[in-house]
Amino acid sequence: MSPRREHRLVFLLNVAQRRLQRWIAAQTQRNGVTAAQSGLLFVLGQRDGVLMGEAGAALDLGPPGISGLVDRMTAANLIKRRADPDDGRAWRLWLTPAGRAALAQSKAGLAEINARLTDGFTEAEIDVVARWLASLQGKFPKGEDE
Amino acid sequence: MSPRREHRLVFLLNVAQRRLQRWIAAQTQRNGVTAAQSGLLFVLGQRDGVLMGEAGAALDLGPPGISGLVDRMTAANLIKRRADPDDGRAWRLWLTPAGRAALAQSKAGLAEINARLTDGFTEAEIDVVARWLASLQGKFPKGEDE
DNA sequence: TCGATTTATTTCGCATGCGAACTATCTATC
DNA sequence: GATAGATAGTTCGCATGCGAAATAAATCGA
Repeated sequence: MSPRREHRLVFLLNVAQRRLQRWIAAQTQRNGVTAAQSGLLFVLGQRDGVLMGEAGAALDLGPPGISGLVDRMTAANLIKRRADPDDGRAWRLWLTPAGRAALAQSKAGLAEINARLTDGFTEAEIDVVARWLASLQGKFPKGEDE
Repeated sequence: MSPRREHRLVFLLNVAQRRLQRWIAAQTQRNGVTAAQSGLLFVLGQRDGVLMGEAGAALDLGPPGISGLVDRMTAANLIKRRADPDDGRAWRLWLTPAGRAALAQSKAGLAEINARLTDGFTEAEIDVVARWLASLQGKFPKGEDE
């Protein structure tokens, strides 16, 4: 209690994220969709035909991040890249039938994971956690240093 | 309120971790120590001469994880690898003077980051967050599927 | 003691995602 | 219309860390 051990938060967050990713990877290995990929599937499930940049913003990924993700998912036939008719620089992303199927599976898997994530905590506590996680976005912005 | 939006936790965690890592990378880029590397520095600050496997356990890293981390940090002259006198398979890790200096710097940087991480939350709330983060380790164990 | 198993670490191939630099296209300004 | 910027993506090199398989050393059993 005396010398606050809050410095652990950084490590706790790191480990927690890694644990979860590892778990998701192990679970989804069967259908071949990774955690990052399912993120993009969810985005397209909500807004099919989105621009790459928009998808990246939704996932908090920089240009190289989505570019690579889209490459791999296109190669895996989960999504399709089509030129934007109005902008020669831009590409729009669309789910393939396989991608749609993978999304449905991911949704089921995610439901189980969420049940686990919230297990043992009250709704009020989960709200605190969600608020804290979301607060990092404002505290550690993308572009600027302080 | 009706259809619980808890499924966001997975994405929130992912984004939060990435944001923080990105921030730390930007901050520590100057002294050349990354977030993962500072983690190992902290471990060695507490238990210099630890086995690689022990360090990996402390950081929740598998064998390939520490192996690579140690490679890079050895190349950067932050730590030294010395054979264990009692076990021909094992290596013990030691801080170099440069590593010790980097650790001191990392501690200062971490203090600032922690101030930011806890900013806007009560101590009770931070306790909830810490407990939640730690709970993932039990919920998503390393080896077994259920 | 010798072979089988366990344990510590490495290596490989992969996915992820960053910053920096580049290309191509679009938009505004003169 | 030409040209200077802004914008959308790509590419490169890097760090991170996984699972699977390999290597080498220790230990256990018969």
